[in-house]
Amino acid sequence: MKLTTKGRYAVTAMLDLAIHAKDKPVTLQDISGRQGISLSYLEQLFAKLRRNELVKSSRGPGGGYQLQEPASDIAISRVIDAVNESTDVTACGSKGNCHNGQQCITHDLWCELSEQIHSFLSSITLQTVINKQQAKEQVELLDNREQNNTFILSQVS
Amino acid sequence: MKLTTKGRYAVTAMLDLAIHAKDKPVTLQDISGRQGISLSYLEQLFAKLRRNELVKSSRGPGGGYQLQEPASDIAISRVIDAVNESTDVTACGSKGNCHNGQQCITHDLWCELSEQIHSFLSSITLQTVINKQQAKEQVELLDNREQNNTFILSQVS
DNA sequence: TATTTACCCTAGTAATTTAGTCGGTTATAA
DNA sequence: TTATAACCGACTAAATTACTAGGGTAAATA
Repeated sequence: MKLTTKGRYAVTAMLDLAIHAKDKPVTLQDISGRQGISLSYLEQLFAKLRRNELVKSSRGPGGGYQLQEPASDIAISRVIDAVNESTDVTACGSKGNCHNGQQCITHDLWCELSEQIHSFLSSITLQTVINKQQAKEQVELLDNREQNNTFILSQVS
Repeated sequence: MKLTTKGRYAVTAMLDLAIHAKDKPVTLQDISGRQGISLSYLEQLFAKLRRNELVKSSRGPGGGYQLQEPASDIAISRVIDAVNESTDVTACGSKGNCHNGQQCITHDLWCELSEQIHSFLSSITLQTVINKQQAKEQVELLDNREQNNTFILSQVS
């Protein structure tokens, strides 16, 4: 499990698709404009996303990309794994052929942690993130209304 | 929140400390030998860990590093944040001054996710990871014993 | 006090990854 | 047929990672 800006770009682009490609495909040009990611970098990312069957493409005018599955079926971990080629984390390549047993203990510990992070990100889907955000906006809306009602108090804090 | 090999090295080293520096300090030389990380790279990482008050050092012969707090009080997120200088994730620098509202939606979504990952890693301490690993070893021990009892069956699968 | 031991700091550097450019080709809809 | 937009590969600048080198400084032991 690796979590870099590359994975963030991929997740961001997938979220953009989930939001904007409901009925008709969305072009990379659109995503590029909205999210501030260069077109050719998006092309590279989407080649991987396509190979991993996370998006489907249609060519020609009116073409573009769509999610291959509903947003509620696409876990964040799948998106990140798709663009971050699998990296062998351990020094010994998980073969357990370290010189002495001691040496591998913390490797195992890290693998255990990495596994936990992975399974956590497997439990979160694109839809989860969108829902969470919408809920947050609701709260903020209520907060703002509350704030207007108690304007003087809010200035104190 | 960023999760790279750099953070992994830091967590690995901290886990090594948690395990080996119970009573007396552990030298970076020892960690370097056990974990296969170069000494001067460790020095760089530990400079940051020290600045973030995660470890304490003692000089002179018999000196080295120890955790500054019990392993059960040190969350993984703190270790990773300590070595990965805080990076502004959003294009607009979280200022919300994007050209149009649309543009920032997925930025917000990513921040929300990033926050979730961070709070998840805040809930896991060095001790958690060690305990989890020990529990796993227990299960494997039982599995192996079971396997010996049903040796013929295990050869089939 | 002298010397060992180990932390501390800066600068530089090779390797890798990230992010982007360029120049095309193929498929498709209007 | 023409414009559109996905697809493809090679190449490159910038940033980051992982490491090296070397000269300090502080503390403990003898």
